[in-house]
Amino acid sequence: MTPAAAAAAAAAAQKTDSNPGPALAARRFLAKEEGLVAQLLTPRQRQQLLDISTIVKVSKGHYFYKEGQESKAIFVCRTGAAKTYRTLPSGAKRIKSFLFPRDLFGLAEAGHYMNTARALTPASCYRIELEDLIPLLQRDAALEFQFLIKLTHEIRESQRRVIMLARKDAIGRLAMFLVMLRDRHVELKSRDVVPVPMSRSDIASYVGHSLETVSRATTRLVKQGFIVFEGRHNVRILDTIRLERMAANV
Amino acid sequence: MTPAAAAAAAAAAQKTDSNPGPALAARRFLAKEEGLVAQLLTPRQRQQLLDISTIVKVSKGHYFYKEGQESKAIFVCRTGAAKTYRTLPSGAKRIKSFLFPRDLFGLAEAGHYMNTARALTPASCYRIELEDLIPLLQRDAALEFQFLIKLTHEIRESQRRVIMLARKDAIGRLAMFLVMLRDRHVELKSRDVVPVPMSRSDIASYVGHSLETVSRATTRLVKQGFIVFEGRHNVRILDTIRLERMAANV
DNA sequence: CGTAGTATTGAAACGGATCAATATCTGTGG
DNA sequence: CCACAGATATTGATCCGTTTCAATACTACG
Repeated sequence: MTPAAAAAAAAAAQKTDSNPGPALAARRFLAKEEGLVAQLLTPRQRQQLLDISTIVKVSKGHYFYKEGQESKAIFVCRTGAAKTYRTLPSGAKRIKSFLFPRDLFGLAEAGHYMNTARALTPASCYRIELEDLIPLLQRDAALEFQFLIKLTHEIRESQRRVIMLARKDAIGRLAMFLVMLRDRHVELKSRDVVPVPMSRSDIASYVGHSLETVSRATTRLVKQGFIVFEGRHNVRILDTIRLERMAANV
Repeated sequence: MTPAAAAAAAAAAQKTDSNPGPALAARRFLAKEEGLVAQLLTPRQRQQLLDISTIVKVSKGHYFYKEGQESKAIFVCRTGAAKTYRTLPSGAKRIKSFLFPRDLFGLAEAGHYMNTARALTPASCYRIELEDLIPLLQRDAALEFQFLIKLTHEIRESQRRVIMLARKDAIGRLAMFLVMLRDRHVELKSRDVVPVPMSRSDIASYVGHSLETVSRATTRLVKQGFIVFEGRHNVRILDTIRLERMAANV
C-alpha cells in the first residue's frame, strides 16, 4: 500500500465506530404511498452486517477483484471511489459504473465476478464474505429484502444512463454526467465543488464518446461559464440552475 | 374493439385454461450455485395470482395506462406485444421498453405510472389490482421475492441496452436489437422468423438513431445477406452465426 | 526534477441527422 | 373484396458533429 493510501486508510479508520456502516438506502416501489415495505436497516441488522464484515483498504489503481474470478464476497464502498469495467474482446475497457460511499458492488453471476473493480482513489470498503452473508440473509428475510431493494437502485441508474446515452450532443451528455456526479456526492460541505476522481478517458467510456470529445465538451462548459476546474479532479459548479437546465433539456 | 382484435382476443381466450399464467421467470443472483433463493412460482402461488387477476384485451394502438395516471394495477403480458414510452417536454416520445408474453409492466413510482403503455398488436394481459396484490405479497414473502426477482430482469435489460447504445455504428446496433428480439421470442416454432411488431420509428427511438438511419441499416443487413424481410413485420434470419458475431462485435 | 501517463488542441474524414421527394403498406369505407 | 387515403417506410443529397490521427501541453509520481 502506498503511504498516501495508508494515511487515508488511517484517517478513515478513525471514523469506523461512529460510521453507521453500509446503510443500504431504501426505496419505494410498486406504487402507493408506502409501497410494499421500505424502511432502512434496523440498528440490529446494521450491527449484524458489521459483525461479519471486514474493512479492506486499497490504494489507487489497485483491484478489489477481477473479471472472471470466483466470487467469494460482496463489497460496500465506505470511503474513496472506485470503478467497475469489463474488458472487451477488442481489448478496450468499457466502464460499467462508478462507485462512491454506500454503493454495493461485487454481485456476481454463476459464482464469478462479471467485471473488474478497481480503486480510483485510495479507498476503503466493507468486505462481506458470501459464506457469512448468505446464511444471515436466509435467516432474516427483511434483510434479504433490503439487498434486493438495493438492486432496484441499479435499475434506476442504468435507466438514467440510457437517457443520457440517448442524447447526441456531447455537451449535454457531459452536463448530465456532472449533475449525476454531484447528486451522488452526498457530503454536504462544499456542495458546489464536486470531486471527479475518474480520468477523462473513463468519463468518455462511461458517456459513450471519445476522450477528445469529452475534453472539448468540458472546455466548452468552462468557456460558457457553467463550471470551472480546480485542478483536474474537482469541478466547481458556477451556475447550478443553468447546468441542470442543460442536463434536463431532452 | 375492432373485429380483428376481437377475433384475436377470442382465439387467445381459448388458451386461458391451459395457460400456466404469469410464470415470472426466476433468475440467479448474488453468486454461488443456488444464489439466495431462486425457484419459479409454485403451482399454488400461480393459482393465487390467477385468482386475483383479470384478463384485459386491448386492440392495436390502444392504451393500458397513460403517464401520470394513478396506478391501480400491474400487468403481465399474455399474448401480443406492447410498448412503453415517455413523452418528453419537447413532445417527442422516447421508447422505454417493448413487452412480450410473460413480461411484467406497470410498476409505478409514488402511486403514478411513469410511462404510457400501448399495444403494438392486439394484446391480452393479466391485470392484477394492487389492492389485491399487496395483501397477498404481504402474506407471502416468497411471492414478494419473486416479484423483486422480476425487477432484476429489468436491470439486465437496461444494461444490455447500455451496451447497445455504446456502439456507434448503426448496423451493429440494429444487429444487436434483432438478436435481442429473437432471444425474447420464446415460441419455439419457426425460430428464425422473428416478429417485429413495432414500427421503424419505434425501433429508431429505442436504439437511439433516426428513423432514416434505421431504415438504411436494415437495408444494408438485407443486402449483405444477414436477413430478409417477410412483410415489414417479420424478419427471417438467414445467417444466425454471422448476425450474432456482428451483434457481439464490440 | 524528469519522465510516463494523461489531457488539450488542431485538421481532416467519416457517418449520422436532417430535409425532401417518392414508394409502400395498412386499415378504412365503399 | 377492392380501392383509396393517411400513415409508414425507403431512398437521395447536403450539412453538421463526432471520430480519428497527430502534435503539443500538462501533471503526477517516482
